[in-house]
Amino acid sequence: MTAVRTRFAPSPTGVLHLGGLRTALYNWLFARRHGGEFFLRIEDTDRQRSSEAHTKGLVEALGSFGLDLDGEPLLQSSRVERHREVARALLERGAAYRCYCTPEELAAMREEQRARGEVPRYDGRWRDRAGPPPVGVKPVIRFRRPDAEEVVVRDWLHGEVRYRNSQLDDLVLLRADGSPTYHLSCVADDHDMGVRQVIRGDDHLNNTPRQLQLIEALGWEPPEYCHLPLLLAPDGRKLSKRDEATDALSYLRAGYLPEAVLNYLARLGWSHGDREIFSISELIECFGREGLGASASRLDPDKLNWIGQQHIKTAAVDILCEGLRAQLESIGLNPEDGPPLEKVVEAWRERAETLAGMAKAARWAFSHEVELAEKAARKVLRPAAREPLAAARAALAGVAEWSAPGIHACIAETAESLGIGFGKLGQPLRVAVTGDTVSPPIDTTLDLAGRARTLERLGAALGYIEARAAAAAGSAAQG
RNA sequence: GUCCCCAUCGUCUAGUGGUUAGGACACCGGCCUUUCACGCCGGCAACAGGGGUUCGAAUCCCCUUGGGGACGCCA
Repeated sequence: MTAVRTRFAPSPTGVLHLGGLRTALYNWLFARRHGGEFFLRIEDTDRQRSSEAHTKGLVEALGSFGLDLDGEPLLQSSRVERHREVARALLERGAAYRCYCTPEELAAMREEQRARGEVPRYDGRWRDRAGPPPVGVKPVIRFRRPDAEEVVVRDWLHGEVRYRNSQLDDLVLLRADGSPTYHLSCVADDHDMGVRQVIRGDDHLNNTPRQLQLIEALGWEPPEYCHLPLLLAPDGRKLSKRDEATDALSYLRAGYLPEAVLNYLARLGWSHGDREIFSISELIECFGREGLGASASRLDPDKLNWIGQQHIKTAAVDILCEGLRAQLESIGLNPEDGPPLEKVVEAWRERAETLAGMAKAARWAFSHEVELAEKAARKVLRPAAREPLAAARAALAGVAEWSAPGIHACIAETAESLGIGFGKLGQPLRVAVTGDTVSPPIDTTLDLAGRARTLERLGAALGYIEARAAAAAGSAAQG
């Protein structure tokens, strides 16, 4: 097997989006799988649209997902001298030439071609032009496309893709201001970095024949290519950059575990038998080009949620605690002012899809007041619940050890003495303490709320029932 | 417009000439249960259409349709 060296080469014109993250992931997985190297190259040759902030953001985002780099990120802009050198070499050996067309002239040319129903492409008018160049026009350097019949791209997913050479034109290598363009930079950098596998988006497939010709003209060894299909929005449309769901980091902010996002992304366009859940190391173990699919896939939030939950179920407690802490803080709650986070995590690890969801569901264990959900209160905190609640409150006040088993015994005893089922007592308690009808098992719930909060809220609930009874009596008397 | 890519349940996919077309998410039942969830059992549900090749096509070829991409002194 040849050496494995992959790279992710985004342009710093925005945040890291999901499609980019998946491309990075596949490159990373492939390198890690084969003990190769994974590089990051920032394609910032378009200074107009590139920004340092985005570069930083890209590097940090990859780090947040745990995709570690070999070596420092390479800024393409730092290599323009080398790119010019390559262009000069091509010029010297006649594989490139100067073109003195103005942008206006080119635009007019394309317009005419389009009008004639032709494919707009440079017609090579300066290819072999002799004589003096026009004054006042700075030339660009164009690549002299070779005269082959066709160019064949060998791709992991698409096999041999054939392009008629006549469809290609003489691409610009160096702009009039001397700055290199994408194809030149990309080819030169990949070569100099020793990149052997180019795994990138499908949108580059049509660029590949040109790059292949360039590589050939330079006498270099072409890398292997893999053009990944696109990621689509859930509705099947193209993923919009303005869409919040496009920002890879937004999933971390929403409380998904990084490995859950990676697991989901990995399975989107790649499969390994019937297997759905992978840890990062399992992904590295299993990942291979055999499992790659060639068709575009849609994002499915439901499936992401399910995978998110599967990972929370098995994640390490301290990781979960750390994430939960951040999520609690972000909704204005003090993680110290409540039960130990490990307990919260254990209570919810099988019922949360995200850490944000967990924090939200557990907010009653950290907040001072509990908001009664109107529907739940109306349904459960009825006059009939008054006596059981009062009895439970009295009994709970005297529980020797405030723990789930202790609480359980206490509630069971109270229910029995009242001649009602455990569940009959559980729901009023739950609504009183958490404000709603859904929470972990009631003993655990009360344990998490703590004795003080529990007793206080039971008192409040009793008050609520009183008030309601009074109101009912009032309206009955009036009617 | 030209070129290129893609096409199996609603979604992600398995399948590589002979399968009752498998799994997962979602959805619908049921079990478990102290609410919710987890878990378990069951159900619904697909080879885009048309031609070939073949004893036999989801699998190979062609066309159509549909979706996507590329056609810059952007990357």
